[in-house]
Amino acid sequence: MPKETVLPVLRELVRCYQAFERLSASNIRSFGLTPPQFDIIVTLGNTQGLSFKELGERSLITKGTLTGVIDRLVEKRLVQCALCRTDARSKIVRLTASGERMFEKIFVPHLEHCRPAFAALTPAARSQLASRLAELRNALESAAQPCDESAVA
Amino acid sequence: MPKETVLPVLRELVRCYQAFERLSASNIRSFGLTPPQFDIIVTLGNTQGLSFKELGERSLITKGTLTGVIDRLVEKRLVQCALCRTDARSKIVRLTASGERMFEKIFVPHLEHCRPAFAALTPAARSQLASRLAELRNALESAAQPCDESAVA
DNA sequence: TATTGTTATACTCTATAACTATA
DNA sequence: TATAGTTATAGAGTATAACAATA
Repeated sequence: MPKETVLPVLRELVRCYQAFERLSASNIRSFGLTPPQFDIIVTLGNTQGLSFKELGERSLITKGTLTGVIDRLVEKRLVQCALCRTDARSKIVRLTASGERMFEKIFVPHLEHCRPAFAALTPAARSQLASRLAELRNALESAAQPCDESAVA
Repeated sequence: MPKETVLPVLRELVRCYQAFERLSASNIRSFGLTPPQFDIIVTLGNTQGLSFKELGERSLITKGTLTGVIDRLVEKRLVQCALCRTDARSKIVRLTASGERMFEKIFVPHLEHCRPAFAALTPAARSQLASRLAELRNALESAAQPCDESAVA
């Protein structure tokens, strides 16, 4: 396995994501949210709430950092915290009604904002790309946690 | 074009990149660099130096922020600045000899660090993924700057 | 006038480590 | 003992806007 066959796809992944970020971040900021805040809103969307632990795992934000990010979202009245009934150590974070509205207000337009670029690919190409990306993601997650396949949910 | 065909690939792009970040960032930090600093080092690698403007465009770091990032790399003796001979407003940033060594020392092992995951895909799948990502990147860049094709270098 | 880069400001994110409370 | 989350700390990244020097 020569490295030449790894580098091109690694480079394209980074570049493609950067291009996506460029298109995405300015749109997110126009709603008064930072990218990590938006990430949390999207992660909480269509759920019944997630614990800090779950949120940290899904968003790649470490626990100390997460407290601050959630605090700011609470101040903005976009999320609220509740005690977990089955484990008193755990706190459940969920969107408020206002947070739900923000989710709808941002996510759908955000999709619309990004759609033209994605629409440049044929449906078959998009489908193929999504499959390959999922394949790579699974491999990356396995590499990160080689002894814990159950975490690759 | 129903949105259902856009969302899956968008989601997979984000998730796949997050998985890559998880694997990549900890490795980068183990060398005492932050991700933006690593980004600059890699961007400068194998070049004769780039202006602040070029660096900002390639790395998505805005100019005010970039000054600070470069300052820290100068303090670490990894990059140096020189005046541009053709435009006195412009400053050229390039790797020092120490920066070149850092580039070699990090980039190749970083590739090695990431390789096992990428090796899980067949060469054909990697090649296909790289092509699709490039295709999407072009579309994203065109969407961001619909009237300036020349910037899509 | 427009552009390149600096500076000042204010805030957010970030990792880390020590800590509290619960399991 | 281990885990969930908080707090304190120090540093880095971030956008923005006003600014200087040059084109």
